[in-house]
Amino acid sequence: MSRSSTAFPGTSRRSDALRNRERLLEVARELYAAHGTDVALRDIAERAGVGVGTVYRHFPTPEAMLEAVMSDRFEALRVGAAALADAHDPRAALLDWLRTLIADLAEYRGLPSSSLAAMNDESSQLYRSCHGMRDAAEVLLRRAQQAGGIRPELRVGVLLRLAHALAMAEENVELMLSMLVTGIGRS
Amino acid sequence: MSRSSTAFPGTSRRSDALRNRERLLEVARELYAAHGTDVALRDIAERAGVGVGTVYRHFPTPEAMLEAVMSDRFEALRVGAAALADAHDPRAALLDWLRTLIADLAEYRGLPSSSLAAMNDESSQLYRSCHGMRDAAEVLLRRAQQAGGIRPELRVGVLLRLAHALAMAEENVELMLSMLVTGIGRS
DNA sequence: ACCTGAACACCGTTCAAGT
DNA sequence: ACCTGAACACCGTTCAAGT
Repeated sequence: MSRSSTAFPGTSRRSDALRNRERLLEVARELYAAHGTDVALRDIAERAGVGVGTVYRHFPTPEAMLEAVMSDRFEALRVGAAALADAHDPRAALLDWLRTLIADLAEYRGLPSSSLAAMNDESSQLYRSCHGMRDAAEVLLRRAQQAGGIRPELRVGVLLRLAHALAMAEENVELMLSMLVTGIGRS
Repeated sequence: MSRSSTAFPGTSRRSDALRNRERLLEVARELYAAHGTDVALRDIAERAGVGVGTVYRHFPTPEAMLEAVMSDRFEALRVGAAALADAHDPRAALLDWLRTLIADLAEYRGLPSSSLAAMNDESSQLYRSCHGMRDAAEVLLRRAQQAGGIRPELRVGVLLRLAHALAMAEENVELMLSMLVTGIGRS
């Protein structure tokens, strides 16, 4: 009993398309790393050896490309936050997590800026796509607040925006972070 | 004894050029206000009724245009900081000044972002042109630090970057500012 | 000395034509 | 179903030709 070819029409082509997608993501990561987040989709297409239209089929906009590249990181950050959710020291856990976030944002030139812009624009795809990580961070924040280590008025959105600002500075991150902490910390 | 025409060659033309410059600045301000900081120099040229080349003659780059528009504000901020330099309460003076800065940054959509980017790039014209204001702010900061109201490790650059982050948030500025203050404040 | 606007390179985006 | 690449709109930037 052969599987109906209409159940998965064009399967081989679909897998080709999937390989194209993976290849494009790979190339995008390379070019982001080499030239920052502002590379042209045309350049990604050329380097991947496909037509521009193919890029736009998979990633209808430069932001969609960035979002696809970043979604792995967002997921890793979400998982990392979840793993820290029952740490002994909730405030230290939050800070560790913030350090990871900032380090990730610093990986590609232009990323903190793009990401911060997206975070101020609810219609952005990046904004929606990082909500999982954001929610996980919120849990971390709330625990730290309940433990009395962090001020109760602080909201995740505000905290993430400030973290982005630190990531943009690129230098003195640890100093700025400690400054921020003494700001939001209670003791 | 007529003034040598070679001393100020083409004086009348120069004043025309000056008027062009003023007109371009005026139009730029209008378009910034209407459409944000990302307007095309071509659009400014068209609306001002001059050729693109004229815009580039006066402002060789979009950033130069923005810098020219902002330099008045920078100057006003510098003067404002100087006026507050001998206030009774140095910490309150610093905070007042920060509020003004943030309000100014919020005037044009896209300005906080551009300005923050410039502040992270020493080769930027905006970076150099806002140094007067920056220095004046530094005096304000130092006085507040000497009075014991602000942590001594805080540096102007860091403070300004954080102020920009607050301006980008556009909402809850007062809350974020108070959070920041309790962070950098000592008492 | 200054202005004009055509021209070029470049990027985002679309779509008719192919397979 | 997916891919290609020409084509269009748009923006930054330059420069030969005008006055």
